[in-house]
Amino acid sequence: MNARERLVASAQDLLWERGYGGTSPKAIQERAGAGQGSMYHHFAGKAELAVAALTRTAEAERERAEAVLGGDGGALERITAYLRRERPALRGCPIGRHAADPDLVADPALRAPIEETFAWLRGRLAALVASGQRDGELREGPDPDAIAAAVVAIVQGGYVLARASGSQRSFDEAIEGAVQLVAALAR
Amino acid sequence: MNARERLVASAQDLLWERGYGGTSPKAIQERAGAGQGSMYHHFAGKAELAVAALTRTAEAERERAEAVLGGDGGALERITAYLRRERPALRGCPIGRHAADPDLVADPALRAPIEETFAWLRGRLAALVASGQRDGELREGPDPDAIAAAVVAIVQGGYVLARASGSQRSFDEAIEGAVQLVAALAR
DNA sequence: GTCTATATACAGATAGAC
DNA sequence: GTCTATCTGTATATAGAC
Repeated sequence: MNARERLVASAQDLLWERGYGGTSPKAIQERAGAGQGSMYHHFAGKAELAVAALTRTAEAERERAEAVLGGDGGALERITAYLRRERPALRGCPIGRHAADPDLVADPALRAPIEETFAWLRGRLAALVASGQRDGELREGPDPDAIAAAVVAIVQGGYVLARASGSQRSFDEAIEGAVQLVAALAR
Repeated sequence: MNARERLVASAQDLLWERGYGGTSPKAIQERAGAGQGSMYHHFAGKAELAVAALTRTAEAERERAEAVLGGDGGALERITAYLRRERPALRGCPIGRHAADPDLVADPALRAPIEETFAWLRGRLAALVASGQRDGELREGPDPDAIAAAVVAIVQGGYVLARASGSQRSFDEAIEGAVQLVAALAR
């Protein structure tokens, strides 16, 4: 891996762990084994490197989600599989954790990968709910967009509960509740 | 309001807006109209002041929640009222936003007010679900603790979606989904 | 209780040599 | 492409006068 790649990979790790405001260029360089000059040669500054790192993290997350959402089974089965996918909740969500950072949220270039990931995920889940309703698998009353937003929110909120309590158990409990609630959508 | 109170109130505002890592003692002092000496006279340092501020914010949040959860109506009605309570989602949750900060989460004194708030809220909601089940208002299958965790998580995740998209609408949509899902708990 | 002065470290970059 | 030197500002205090 060349220096540029190592810088992006290191930034991905540190942004996940410490967030944008909590990650210094120096820390990224040290983890990457690259000097100041190398980093500022490849990127205009911290923000530009962070955009590259966040974009790559976002792509990876979408792939992982699609692997479950585009899998076998009916709508309910796939949504449940998405909810139950293993997640190290105490580490926080590599995408969602950035919503808390005011400087990141205020910068459109930094916010874009985060926004787009959730937009895609909500759309993907909403389509799944809608297809389940068309197939007669799910009741027709609930709004697919609203259900999709709620499902994504439960996962994100689960991370918050886990980190607040210092326990993976909190995340698992929220997911279990989500599974029970979603099961009631069945016809 | 004396200097000590102004310092706590200013810290509350800044911690909500910028988080623990993003809030400097200097910024707190300036907003409070107090000098360095004043702050370090009343508090041993940033962490001690933050604990005082977070504790106060946590108390306020619990009161606001109890006002709705301890209100009139059945379990479902009160849970729905809690979900639909007006929230300026783009500002983030004054409690939950801190779950993203690694330094806060790593310090037991700083994390305590956050952890306790969620523990209380989950217990309060679980009791409400359980009482609804005993009364025959709600179906008996779902686990009250899991449903409570999911409800709290949806609210927290709603904040994440709103800030990620830059739109209150995202929060409202997740809440609407939650209301529709919870409604299916009715017998 | 509050003030001003001082101190050490780090953030985030720029400059120019190699 | 990468290195080292340098720079300005901020973070988070401590010290001692008033």
